[in-house]
Amino acid sequence: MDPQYHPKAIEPEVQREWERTRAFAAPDASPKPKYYCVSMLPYPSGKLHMGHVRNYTINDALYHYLRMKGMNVLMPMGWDAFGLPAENAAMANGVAPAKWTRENIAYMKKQCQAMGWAIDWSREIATCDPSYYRWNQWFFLRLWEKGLVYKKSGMVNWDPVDMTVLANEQVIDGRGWRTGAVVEKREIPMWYMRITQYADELLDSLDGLGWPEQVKQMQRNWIGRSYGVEFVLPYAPETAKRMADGKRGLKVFTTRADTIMGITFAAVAAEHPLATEAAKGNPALEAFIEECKRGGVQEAELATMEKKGVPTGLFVLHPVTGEKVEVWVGNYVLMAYGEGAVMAVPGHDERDFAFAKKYGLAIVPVIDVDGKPYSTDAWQPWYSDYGRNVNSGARFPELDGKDYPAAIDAVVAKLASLAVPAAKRVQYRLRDWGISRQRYWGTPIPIVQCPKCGDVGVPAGELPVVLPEDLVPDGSGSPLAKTPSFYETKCPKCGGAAKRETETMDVFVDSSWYYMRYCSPDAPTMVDERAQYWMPMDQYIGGIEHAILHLLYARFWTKAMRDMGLIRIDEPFTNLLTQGMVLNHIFSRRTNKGGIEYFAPDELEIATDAEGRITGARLMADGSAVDYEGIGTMSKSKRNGVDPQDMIDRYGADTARFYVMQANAPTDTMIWSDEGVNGAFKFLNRLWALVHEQVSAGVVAPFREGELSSELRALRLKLHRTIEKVGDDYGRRLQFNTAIAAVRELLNLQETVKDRGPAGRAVAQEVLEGSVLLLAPVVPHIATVLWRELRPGTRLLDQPWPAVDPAALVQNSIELVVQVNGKLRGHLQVPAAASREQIEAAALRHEAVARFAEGRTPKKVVVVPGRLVNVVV
RNA sequence: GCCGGGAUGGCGGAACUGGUAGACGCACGGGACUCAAAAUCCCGCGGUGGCGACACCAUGUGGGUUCGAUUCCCACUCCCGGCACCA
Repeated sequence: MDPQYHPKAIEPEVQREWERTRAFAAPDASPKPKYYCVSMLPYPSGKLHMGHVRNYTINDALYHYLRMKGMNVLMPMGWDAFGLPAENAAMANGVAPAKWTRENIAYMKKQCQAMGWAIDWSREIATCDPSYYRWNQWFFLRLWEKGLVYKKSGMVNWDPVDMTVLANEQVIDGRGWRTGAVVEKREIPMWYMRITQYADELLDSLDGLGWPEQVKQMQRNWIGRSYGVEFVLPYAPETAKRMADGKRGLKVFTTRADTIMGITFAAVAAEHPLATEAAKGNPALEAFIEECKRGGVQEAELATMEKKGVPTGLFVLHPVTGEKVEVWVGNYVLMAYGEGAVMAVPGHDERDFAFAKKYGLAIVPVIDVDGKPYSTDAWQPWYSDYGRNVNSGARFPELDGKDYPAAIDAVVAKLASLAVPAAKRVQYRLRDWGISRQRYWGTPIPIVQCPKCGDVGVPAGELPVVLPEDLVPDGSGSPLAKTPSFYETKCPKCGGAAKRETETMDVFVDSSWYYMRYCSPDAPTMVDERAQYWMPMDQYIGGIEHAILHLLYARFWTKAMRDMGLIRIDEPFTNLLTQGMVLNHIFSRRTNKGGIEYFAPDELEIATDAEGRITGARLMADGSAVDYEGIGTMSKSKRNGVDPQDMIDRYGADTARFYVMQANAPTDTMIWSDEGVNGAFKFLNRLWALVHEQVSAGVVAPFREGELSSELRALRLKLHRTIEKVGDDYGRRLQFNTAIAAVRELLNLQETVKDRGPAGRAVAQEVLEGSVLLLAPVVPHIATVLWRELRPGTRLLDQPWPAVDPAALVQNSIELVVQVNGKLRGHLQVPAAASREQIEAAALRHEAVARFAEGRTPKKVVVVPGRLVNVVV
């Protein structure tokens, strides 16, 4: 055995052996219980980053542990290969997105293999392959048939200079990122998936999932179910004449129908049909509507905007009193929620209050909250609290005195008696999923637009609609729309000349079901029985940034597949682990021109104060001063990323893996530390040296339990306790840092034992074998080689998880903590079988108890078995 | 504004169900080995007082429950994340 640890020599050798034996190919049937664990598939941006290393190493450690525990484990890998960055890279370098993407995949796959992750590569998929995205198209058409896909006009960001649609992230401060032109909102026809049809199920079945509470709560808020009442505010006679829309009035939705007697005006969104009608011949209103429509689609800014509005001159009637109520256009009313129209009750709604104040409209309080005095001078938060109805007026006196639920029922009944359409209704914040993207590098939407037949689906036999791969976007609209060979086609229905849809699907479509395709990557159908075997996924691992959209779309997609009979599960991901981000220090300085220049930590000499805190740095090249900016996400622009390849080259994959796993819990944010990496490397060297020392001293004979010294018995006790703890940490807690710490404790203790006799060496062998097995999930390369040395002729991958020896856990005497009044005062050695009374007696005789009781008589003695005894005086 | 999570040494963190606060590691200080350095090994390392045995203080702040609180309860401060005019 080599006395030195040489990761660069052993890692490729071990990896070749894994590849040769197809060590990580998972069979699609097995007498063992299945376990399916997946990491969110990476975007092939060029090379792996530390976030990937962390993500896949967590997954990998879990893989190895559960495999050792006797399960049939599958860990696949794929590539989220469509998307905007490929188009941007194409524009920058003039390379086709397909070529760029495929080269990145090839390079990153090599890196994954160099990291030694136990991936079943026979199941690899890339979402840009026609063999994958054809099923996006096929399923899209099935959804369309079932009414779960539909087309309607939607709002997009439009760059008027490039004449192109912009993604939200391409809009910076309301301007296009390339042109700097003020972005407009524009309505164009888009395809939607009716995710709202599943809103209730998506919300209700969250409860049973083994997901972080935080993520479940984020999804609950996103779906945003609220219970309310919809009703019609009848048009006033002259408005009814003008509208002529066949409707009786203005439909509104409210969660506060109890405040109906406080209505003093109504408000509609700028896009509401009533607003459009009212704007005819009303230049002021027309201008205001235009103003509302301008600007990006970003809603966050809207919240802080001042409430503004313009009266329409149109009137509705209060459904109970019949009084005329003016309709305004308000910039705070959202077209996309409810009916795009609201009853306004300034007395009990903060927005309506602000609006009424601004335009001098009446404020009428109709709810009494615990008798608190109401004043219209300024809004108080409790004005919107629930309470009892008051001031309900002569037409509805029976409403007075009712509380919220009773008032709602009374209002619905009253409206019914007045023949006003009204009903209780559930409303969701969730909106349908717009999947159309006016981009090139994505799944083509399989629709043909025929001048005679309208939108016609591409017949299943003609799928996939293949995306041409040789196009290079130039930023001015999608290249597909400029490629007649792609869009010129014949109508599948009538055979006449027709035009293909040139839009592509949102990349979230690709990631909504890839984890099912892994199960049967070669199937001639979307999925087959193999998906039935592996799904639902037992453990999903990925970034918290996907807490809402990806995870919600994937859940929706699964339910839609279920309802189409393709899969028999309700939820795709039984357990979810959201890993923390990887951060690093950021160094920068102002340039003469007033810009900011960033520096990579490895080109700096970092200065610290007496306590080791970073105060600043100097550029190694010229010694000039650089400022310390603090800590932030690893990013290219801030130049604070650490390249996993450098780690592999300098220390080997095992060190990189060990470092990211031992630093902290997987869900915590991790701050990068070069010293920490070095510490990890040192540990692996030490482990190697310990095994080398053991192995080079020759073969050991088995020991006999009864003949061990107390020191060796203590070491075995520690070993078997560590086996218990590490298994619990890996399997139940998914907390690898404490598992690693426990093994370090074990080895620290082992090194204090100097017994080199046959018994000492035999126990050392047991401890080293155990340690190697316990660490194998984290550092499989070094563990493979060390195992070979410890147990020649056997293979690490065939070893089960070590068993706990109950005999090793037996103790003759145990140490208890002695407390007086809850304060630690001493320790006490008692026989393991000592009774409560014996422990109490021994504690009372203890010297520390006598000293701290200071003559006072013990009132009470608390004994916590196996832990402590507390004397209360 | 609403919802969720958090705050423990110089630093990352541990303490899982109310039971020895600071495991394990990093950094730092001292020593051994060496011509020297690196590597390695040994010792120390929350604060205050004391030569020392030891004592007191200490888990963001203030209170409470308990024999006993980092852990539970109440109030507050700050930090992070999500949503954000959702009627």
